[in-house]
Amino acid sequence: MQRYEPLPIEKKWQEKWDKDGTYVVDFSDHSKPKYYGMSMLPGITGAGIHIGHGRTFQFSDIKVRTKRQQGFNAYNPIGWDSFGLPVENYAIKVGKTPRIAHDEARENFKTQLKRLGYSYDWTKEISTADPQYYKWTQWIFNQLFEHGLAYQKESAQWWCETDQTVLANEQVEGGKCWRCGNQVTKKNLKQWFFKITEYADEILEATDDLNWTEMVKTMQKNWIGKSQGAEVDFQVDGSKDIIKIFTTRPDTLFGATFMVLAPEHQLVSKITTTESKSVVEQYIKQAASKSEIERQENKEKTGVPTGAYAINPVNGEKIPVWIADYVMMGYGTGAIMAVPAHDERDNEFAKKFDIAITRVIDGGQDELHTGEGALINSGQFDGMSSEQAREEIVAWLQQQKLGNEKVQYKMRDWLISRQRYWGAPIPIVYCDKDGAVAVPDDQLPVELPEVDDFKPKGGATSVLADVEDWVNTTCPKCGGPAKRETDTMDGYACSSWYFLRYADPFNEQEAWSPDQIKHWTPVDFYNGADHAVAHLLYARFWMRFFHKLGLVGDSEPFKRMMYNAYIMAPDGRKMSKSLGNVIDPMEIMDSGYGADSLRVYEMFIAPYDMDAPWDTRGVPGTYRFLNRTWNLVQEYLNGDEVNLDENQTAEILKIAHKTTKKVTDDIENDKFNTAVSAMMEAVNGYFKLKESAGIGKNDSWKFAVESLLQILAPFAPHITEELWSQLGHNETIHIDNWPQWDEKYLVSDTITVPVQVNGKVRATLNVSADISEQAVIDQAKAHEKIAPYLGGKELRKAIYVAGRIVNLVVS
RNA sequence: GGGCGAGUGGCGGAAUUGGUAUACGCGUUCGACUUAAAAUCGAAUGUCCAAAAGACGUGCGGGUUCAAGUCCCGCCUCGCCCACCA
Repeated sequence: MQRYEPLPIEKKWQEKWDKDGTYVVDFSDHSKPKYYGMSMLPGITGAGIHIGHGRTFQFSDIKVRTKRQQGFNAYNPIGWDSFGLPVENYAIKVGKTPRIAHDEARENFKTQLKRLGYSYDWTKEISTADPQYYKWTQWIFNQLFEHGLAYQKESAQWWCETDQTVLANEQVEGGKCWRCGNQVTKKNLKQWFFKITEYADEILEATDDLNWTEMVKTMQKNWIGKSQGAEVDFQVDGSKDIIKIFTTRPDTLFGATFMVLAPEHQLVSKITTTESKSVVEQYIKQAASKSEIERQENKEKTGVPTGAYAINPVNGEKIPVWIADYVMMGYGTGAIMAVPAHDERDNEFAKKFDIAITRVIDGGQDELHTGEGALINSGQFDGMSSEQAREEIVAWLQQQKLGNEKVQYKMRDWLISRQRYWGAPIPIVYCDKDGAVAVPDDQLPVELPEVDDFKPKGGATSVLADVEDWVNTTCPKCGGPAKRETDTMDGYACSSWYFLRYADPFNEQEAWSPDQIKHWTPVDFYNGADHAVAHLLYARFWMRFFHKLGLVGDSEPFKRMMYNAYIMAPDGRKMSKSLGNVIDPMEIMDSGYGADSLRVYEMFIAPYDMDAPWDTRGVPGTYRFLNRTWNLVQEYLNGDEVNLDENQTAEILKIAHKTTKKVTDDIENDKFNTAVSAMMEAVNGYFKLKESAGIGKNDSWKFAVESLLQILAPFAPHITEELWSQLGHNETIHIDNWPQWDEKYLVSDTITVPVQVNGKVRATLNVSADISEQAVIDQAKAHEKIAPYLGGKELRKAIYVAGRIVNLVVS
């Protein structure tokens, strides 16, 4: 009898699959339904893959493998997120150029992924740093530019001093750089943006209908942060200047007893009175020197009066205008009307600086009432509900041309300029005559030049600014001298459309063929453990844009998005190099367990959406299971013919059909952990039956063994392929090969019914499945363990839930 | 402060969505095999009690119900995301 030795088996089959092109997809084959599933594009790093990667990739591998076995033309693509800071920083660290460092790291990644046995179509591999790829990223930039969705603007942006580049809002986490974790500051720079805000409402509207992990949908909705409200004009007293404010509570307008401008607000210097000038200037200086973090952490209200007054448009009252850093320049208009009776922050501020508080919503005895209610002290609007008053007051403002309805979003446009070398150049040239001009499509790609020294030099440009023969070019419009844009694109730009390129990776004429894309998209299954906001929002934005251009068939890229959790280190903390608690999947495989045991444990450890600590004993556990499976099949292969009686046959087939159904359903519902336990139970069950029935040649055993291998194949592709071939099959187990279950084997003639007395289980009954309620209750009452509980007591109620339970209520 | 989610054995986690709580795996203990160890196989394993019988038991306190891990009300703890967003 052969022993289970994973390493040689895995090597053998991986080579065979490669040679046979087992997982190569024929795009033109429309005879089968398509299934398109993938995990988020892996970013190249020097470290290679870790346990968490492996688990993430495996979810999509199992989904796609299952569909492939179920008769779909199933495609599991692979590629690399090659541009960006991680690679460039890694290159600096190892003292190589980003290109060389990247290529080496990529080879390493590839070798590692191959060893885990994912069913990728390696013939279609792509990389975002390949000129034939970023040519089309630049082409997309041109499309956006042409449609007014790419523009330049000078404003204060997040700046990371460590990484020497600006960052998008989505890349700043709690005031810190998402890459290096250092605090970011604001820097005033002219930058390129993509106008994602134009799609904010559309994206928001469509979010609820997505079959995505709920948490991601909520995070995206919060990020977009839509608020319905009004914009209101306040005139500065004794001047023509208007202070525009945004409020979600126009119903409280009569309660506005002061106004607050952000210190950076453009009107501040203009309206400040001579007497207040010095104190205002001092405050502005102080606010500017505070980091964003400090401003957020110190919630104690500060501020100074400008000395100016504004007129409340609804009641003509003169109210003071202050500046304070609790008002942010980046949201709304950078100015607010303050209603201290009905807003917590305004209340705190008014109390501290002794400003009048006027109640305009009936909030009972509450001194501060932030909820809704009937209006008071509001002239003609008295008595209205907040809801009604909002409409009426805005209507009145509109009539007086003093305000308007307004929808406000927290989301900002997507900042894509990066002052770093290793990225796709922004395909723009500057000419004195024509300004910013797009490089024509037929001149793409604008190739990233090779440079000797790519390390950022500080300042506000990338090192590309020093590559003179690259920077200096001619203007495509006028032919005169021009200079290239020296910023590169955010790596997220490269990874916002790769799932389209995957389905047409070699197209030299266009980014993709619309016909081919319409067949393959949307992506049926997508998963990852990161980028809940940034990447997934950008991809949705672009997909909608492409859809409007008629280049794709859908406006949403991912039909199902599964956001999976992290594997923690055995100590319960996040795995990280600095903590030295990283688990290396290669080490586990090399120690003799191989890929299959690792794969099965990665699925078995916990539900996909729950963080779980790695247990170093877990892989040996699943190895035991696979080993038992191996032995089961060997016993079947080497066993003689066996004769089974009716009961034994029924029992074997019941396990086989039940497990097939359970595993099929569980994979469909992303319950991979319970699918694995069901298969373990099946193997345990078969070995129990061995004692009474024996294992050997027999039709029932054949179905039991083969169906087990078929449903286990997506989890453990190597051992199942090996055993499948040992069973005499010449074709691979992995294509068009899924067992059917039959409900008729799942029902049995007899069932076990627990009997409760007053809700406590006292006995169990074995009865026939179609027993009548009366009969089962009679049997329950007569049961020797039940009778004592009934003696001398009144039976008040007897309940039988068919097939489940009997409960006798006595008193 | 706001939003979302979660609290079940020594550990990771199951529970047909109101019907035998702790499936499956890890760990532990005992046994078989072995000169021995590893591997493998078998048995036991929620708590209290010497054991049986029994009682108790899903973060805490109440409630609904014949029946609650599951539903309702009130708390506590932990995790994540957002955070002076007007």
